[in-house]
Order: sequence, then structure tokens, then C-alpha cells
Amino acid sequence: MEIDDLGDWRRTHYTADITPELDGQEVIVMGWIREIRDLGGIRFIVLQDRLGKVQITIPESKVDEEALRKSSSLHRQDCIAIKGIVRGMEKAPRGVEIIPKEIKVLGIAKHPLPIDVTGRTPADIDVRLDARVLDLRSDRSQAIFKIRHVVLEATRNFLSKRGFLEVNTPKIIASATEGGAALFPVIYFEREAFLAQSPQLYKEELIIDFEKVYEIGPAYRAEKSHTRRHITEFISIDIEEAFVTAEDVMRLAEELMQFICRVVREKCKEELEVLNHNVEVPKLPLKRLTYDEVLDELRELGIKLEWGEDIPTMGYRALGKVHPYFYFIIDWPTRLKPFYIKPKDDNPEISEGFDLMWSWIEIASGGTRVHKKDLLMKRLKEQGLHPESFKYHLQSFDYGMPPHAGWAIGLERLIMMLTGIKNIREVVLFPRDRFRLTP
RNA sequence: GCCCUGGUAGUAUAGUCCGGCCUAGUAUAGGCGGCUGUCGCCCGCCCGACCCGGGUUCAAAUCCCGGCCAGGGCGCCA
Repeated sequence: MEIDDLGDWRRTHYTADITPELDGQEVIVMGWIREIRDLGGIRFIVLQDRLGKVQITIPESKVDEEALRKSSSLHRQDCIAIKGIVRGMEKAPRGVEIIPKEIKVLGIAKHPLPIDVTGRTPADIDVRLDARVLDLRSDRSQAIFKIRHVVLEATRNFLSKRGFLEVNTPKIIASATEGGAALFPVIYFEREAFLAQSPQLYKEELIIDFEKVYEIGPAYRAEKSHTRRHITEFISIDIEEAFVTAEDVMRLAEELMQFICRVVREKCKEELEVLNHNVEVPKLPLKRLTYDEVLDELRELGIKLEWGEDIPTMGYRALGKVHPYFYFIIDWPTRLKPFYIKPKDDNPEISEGFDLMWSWIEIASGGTRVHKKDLLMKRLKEQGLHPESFKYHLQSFDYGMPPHAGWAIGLERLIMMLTGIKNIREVVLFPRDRFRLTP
């Protein structure tokens, strides 16, 4: 089949804008063929563009011969442009259809396609990711990424309105930031460098300059985890604020959660319907469970943990059954938190760190930070880290570091919660995990 | 790093336990033909697969061993 040039054709309407009121008007629509139903003397083509779908109807007796010939050789997923007349028609979907006068074939699709975009013959996640560009055309994928967009937009609006400055910090770094998670080494000319696991240290330093900052950017973890909630490259929503404590930024976090849920509920009704999912707007304040209370609850559920022990996955799963929505876990033992989390003044065994949970999954974590240099150096050493490798970070504490607090949200985990999607890879366009590096 | 499960047409599956009427079934996609109101259109015909290597056996999709690939879980981590 020959491919036509776009020429002077320009789209006059999106498919979604084709309504019965346009009856008789000539329009040009462009998009991809979702499906074709050929009844012999009449042919129906469902055309999909970024905003929706419209039916193209080709009755043999009423369509120009050239257009008829072209329409007979079309396939699913071919990219076409239609110049035609809108016709109000009760029998058509949405009560409207387009009768083509002229058809341009702009791009052709090779058949058979690797997956069925209509979703009637569902493919495994691995097959879908191998054919990701095609897979992203499905109603399901379109709904997920529309919601993702709305969440990012709402987050930026919310933080911006509250005076936070959006920043971007380096993703190629010289040495480990927090300890803990494994880093990906990269060859940086003649030196070794690493991909940043978090913007933590940079955003704290920037507090001196801007007081309230946020960053929405990638974070890299070289963990060998292979589960439905782990990827090696994810997007972290990070905030840091001066002159506040954990409780202040917890309020900010829960208000953001409430705002996001409200916006998604309002703006993404159709998408939530496609995903057969419901989002409830949480009532504030969210529950705040202390680490000790969590231990007590788990003990009652038959899971016994020593004080100071981290909560294993089984524990979180059990906890998620009792608390199926949002809640905080506060008052964590200091030893379970990174060096930059502030120990309580009246009891240094317990920290001012918190986790924001949704059911059994950790959505965010944060806390009041250590802002006194000597304490920070002490904490570094306690965690087996070397102050020398934090030279520049520590230096910033000589320039009037204010008390501050902040948190980081795992965007993908939040999207999982908002879409009901069970595999984190489905909410990332081109996910990276322990075994997948392509496409 | 450890553990479990699986790999059959483009896709999704049946068959695998307990080897043999499997010349590998079904759906969908694809090809051809028919059909003027479909909207998971319909009808007929056709195309197309046992992950790779070795072994056991008269006989292997089926049992055994190794490899590769994939999914899930634990630990770690967000």
C-alpha cells in the first residue's frame, strides 16, 4: 500500500469533537484505525485519536470509488486522515458518523500485530512491555497515563501555590548519599560516578537558599528486588522546608494526598471507569500509628517483633489488612532511619522520622532533619559512613543551616494506589527493573 | 543473594500428573470469499505452535538432566 503525503491537509476536529450538531459539515480527522467491521456493502471503521473515537461509515453506493478502494485495504492501527461529511445517525456510536470523500494513508501497520490493543485477547505483562508503544494505545494504558499526568499537574499546582520552588538536582553524583540502598556505578570519563538514589542531600542544602523546594525527578536503586512494587528507576516527589518539623510536613503530605485524590476523582471519571477503580478522598487528619503501637497490633496478629527490629513484608501485609487506606507510622527507632533523620531531644532512641503508608505499601517517608553539624557527623559515624565523603554536604552546615523537615513520595506507588494497578511496571511508560533494560 | 512456578501459532489458552486415537484442540488476530447498519457483527475456507541441548523409552509437548527466558515471592529497598 502506498503512503500519502500530508500535503495541505490539517486536522479540523478531534474525533471527540465530532457531534451530531455538525451534521452536513465537511471535516478532516486524523488518527489510527482501532477496528474495522466490514459488512459487504457497508464498512465501519473506528478511528481513534488522542481524545477519543469516532465511526467512519463507508456505504458502497455513496462513496467515491477511489476512497472506497483505499478503505478496502486498511488495517487495524494504520494511521489515516479522512476528509468527509459529518452525519447525525442514531444507529452510530454517540449518534454521529463521518462519510468519507477522500482518504489519506499516512502510516501503515504490519500485521499480525504482537498484541490486541482492544484488550479482548489480553497479553502478559512481559509481552505487553516488549510491544510497549502499541500497548500504550489501549484504553487501559491511556487511562493510567492520563491519571499520572493529572497527579503530576495537581502536585505542581499544590506545591507551587504553597510557595515551593521547583528545582532540579544532579542525577550523576560522586559518592553515596544516604548509605542503605545500592547505587548504580557509571563511568564518568576517567572516574567512577553513581546514579543518584535520592536528591536528599541537595534539597537539604538548597533550604539555605530557597527555604521551600521540591523536585520531581528520577531516582535509581540498584536493588535486586523482583516484585510488583519495585523498579530500578522511579520518579520521586521530594520536598524540603525550612523552619518546620515532621508534624508540619506530615500535614502538608496529607493535604496533598487529599488534594490529589479529589482532583483525580473530579478530572478522571472516565479513566477510573475504564480501570474499574474508585478513589476515595481521605478525611484529615490521617491516622498516626506509633512504631510501638504497630508492634502491639502485630503481636495481636501473631507476628512478634523485637523493639528496634524493622517491620518485615509479612508484617506490613498484616497491617494493611487492618488499615486498608492511608495512615502514618511515626516514632520510629532512630537506628532504623537514615543518618539525617533527627532523634527526639527527650529520647534519642526514637526519631522524628515517619512513613506514609497506603494499606501495606509505603508511599512516602520523611521527617525532621538533623540540622546541627556535630550531631550530623556523630550520626554519620554511628551508621558506619565516612564524613570525608560528605565534605560538601557538611560544608553547607557552616552557612547557617535552619531547622528543616521534608519527605519523598514514590510517584509510581501513589499511581498504583490511585489506579488500582497491581504491577508497578504498568504505570511506567518504559519500566526498568532487575532484568529489563529495553525497550 | 535465596526460594517457588512456568515456557504450546502474532496473542491467550487446552493437552503435561498417569508417555501412545496429538496427523496437537479452542478463541482471537491475520489471509481469501460472502454479506448495506455494524458497534466483542455474522457465515465459510485457509495460514500458523510444543524455548534450546542432551538423556530414558519401541514411542516424548508429556518423564529426567543442563541451559536460556519469563512471572511471582523473600531479603534488601521506596
